[in-house]
Amino acid sequence: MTKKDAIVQAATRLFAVKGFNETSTAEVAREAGVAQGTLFYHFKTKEGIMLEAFHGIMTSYLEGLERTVAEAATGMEAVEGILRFHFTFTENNSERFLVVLRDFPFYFAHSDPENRERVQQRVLRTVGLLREALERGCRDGSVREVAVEETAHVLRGLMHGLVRQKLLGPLKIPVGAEEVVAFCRQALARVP
Amino acid sequence: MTKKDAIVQAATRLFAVKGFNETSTAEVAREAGVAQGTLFYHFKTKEGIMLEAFHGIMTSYLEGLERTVAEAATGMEAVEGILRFHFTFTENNSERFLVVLRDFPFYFAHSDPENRERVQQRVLRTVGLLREALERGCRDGSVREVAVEETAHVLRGLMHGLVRQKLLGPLKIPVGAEEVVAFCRQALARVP
DNA sequence: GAGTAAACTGACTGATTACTCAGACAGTAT
DNA sequence: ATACTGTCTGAGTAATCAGTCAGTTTACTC
Repeated sequence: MTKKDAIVQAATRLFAVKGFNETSTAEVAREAGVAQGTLFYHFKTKEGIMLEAFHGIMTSYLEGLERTVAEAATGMEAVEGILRFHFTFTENNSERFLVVLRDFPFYFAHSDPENRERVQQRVLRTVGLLREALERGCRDGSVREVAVEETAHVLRGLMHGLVRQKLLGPLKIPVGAEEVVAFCRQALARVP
Repeated sequence: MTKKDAIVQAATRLFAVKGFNETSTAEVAREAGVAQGTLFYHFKTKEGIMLEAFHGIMTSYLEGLERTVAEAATGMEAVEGILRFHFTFTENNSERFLVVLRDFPFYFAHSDPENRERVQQRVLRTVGLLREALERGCRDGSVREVAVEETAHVLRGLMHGLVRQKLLGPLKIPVGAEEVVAFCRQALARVP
């Protein structure tokens, strides 16, 4: 593993556990086993390290989502697949995913426009995938007629809100993927 | 208005817009029109100011929720009332409510146990109210048989997740209270 | 082995920060 | 007038932090 990789890995772990602002570059350097200067040889700023960590996680997350949607037989199955993937992925990668949950997206209000744009694109993609799944469901009859755009946002709110509470909140949340799938399936099912 | 009130008011506004860590005590003092020292005459720490702001908002929020649940005729109406109240309250008090959304609850990992306990109690109360509403709905038949505890957490995740994205996210979210109520009513309705 | 460019180091810096403290000041009681 | 009290002040402080830079080490080529 290169030192650059070690930095990103250490930063991911620390940003996830403590948050971006509460983690100093000195800590990241110590955890990665490099000198402080090495951080700024590979990255222009601390925020640059954060962005690298963010995009690393989002890449595998989005890849998984795309695959899930592509493999689904019906629109409803696509929605269910998205929900299941989201909850298992965030469970299996909870430490890394916390980086995304904790400080995004509002944190980048101060970021430069280029990066903000790139971050926003990836957020939009997750909504886009939900919308595609719902549209397909409306067409193939597996989902009742719903307002697609609005419902996509409701689903995304549910996914992120719940996982956020599970990973960051003080409460033990006894909710797994299947409970959420059952809830949403009923909400989206055709009424006879 | 006393200077203490002015401090809390200024802090609420600044913490909501910029976040706790990104707001300096000097800014709070300037915005409140008092000297820096006055902050620490009235509050032991910056975190103490934050807690005062938090509890001020949570008090009116919880009062509204309690009233809504008490006035509902059925369990389903109570759930709908909670959803409607949550979305209208956060819309009408978006600036103040951002304090709650932005830095709670994880931020208090470092806080002293007494305050953490008090914060946690208020979070628990919102889940408790949802649970009561669902239990009532199961009993009076307005809600289908659901896993009450789990569903309460799903609803809370949905409420907070969606509002969080509306108030903090970079996207324009075209979702109002009624869309969410419709979604949840369908999810909780009896299946014939 | 000489030359060279990239990778790396860690002491340093300037800026910012939460919080302190010695004292000022207005109001009230005696 | 004097003494006392609660409120308020703002210059000062010690600590922390992101980022810099002059110089060293490593890897590689000829």
